Amino acid sequence: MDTVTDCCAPARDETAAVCCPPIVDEPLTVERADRLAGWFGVLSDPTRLRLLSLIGAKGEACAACEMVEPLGVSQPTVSHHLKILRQAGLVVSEKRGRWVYYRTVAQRLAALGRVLQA
Amino acid sequence: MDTVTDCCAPARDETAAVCCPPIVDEPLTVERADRLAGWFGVLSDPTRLRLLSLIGAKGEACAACEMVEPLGVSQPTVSHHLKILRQAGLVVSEKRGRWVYYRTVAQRLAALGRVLQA
DNA sequence: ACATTGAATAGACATACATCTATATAGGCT
DNA sequence: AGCCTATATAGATGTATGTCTATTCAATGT
Repeated sequence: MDTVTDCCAPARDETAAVCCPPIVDEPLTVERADRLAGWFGVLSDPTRLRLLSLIGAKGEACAACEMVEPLGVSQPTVSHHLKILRQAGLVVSEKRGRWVYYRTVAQRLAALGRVLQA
Repeated sequence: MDTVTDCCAPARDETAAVCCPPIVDEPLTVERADRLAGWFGVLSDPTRLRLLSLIGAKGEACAACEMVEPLGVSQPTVSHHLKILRQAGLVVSEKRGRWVYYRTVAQRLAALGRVLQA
């Protein structure tokens, strides 16, 4: 597994922090801008934000049983968004019995938030 | 001018803070999710992030004279993105002589960042 | 007054993406 | 073994959006 050379690079460990300095400190390189835009793009969908919020508020939530109904979208749509959130490292999943439970990755979210601080 | 009833509502003053509680505190309403998604959508484009970063790093920058060349996109494209950033309240502009100068709105960015903190 | 130049708008085009229905996969439970 | 149910994938479709060229608007300075 590769070492992380760029602070905005995808982390080895999906729960690792993003750890970028604030974007207003110095001009972003094209590569960092692309990566950050990707992360913010993940957050730019209302359904994904509601999923994140629901999982975060509950502490833990299982996919279809707790999220499909309150969100009012189809099961495949929930699955699709959860996959995107997982790939971005903003949530982690764990299979228990028949269900898959999700938790938010607070460090990741916080690190992303810090990028916007002065 | 309307009063701000929802903490995530568009602010009267464009430089006012967003002031939402962290999204993982309690499940987002559809309306808040839509508004937040809009803001993150503004941040989900590499060109806009580079503009924001460039303006922030310089403290102040004028549109075409300082931003078109380093970004490598056309003047209308820069103008288009600056309009989006302005409408989102993430930058403010001021006309001086023939040029329009831009500054970032640190409070707005910071408030948006805080939404991601636990 | 008029030419020049910085900025904004209009319109076109291609790509990205959110959502759906239908179907496949996979793992527990009887 | 075989059914049942929770997830995931495939494919289709409509919409949103980033970029460009061409043009317009606006204001400065000679």
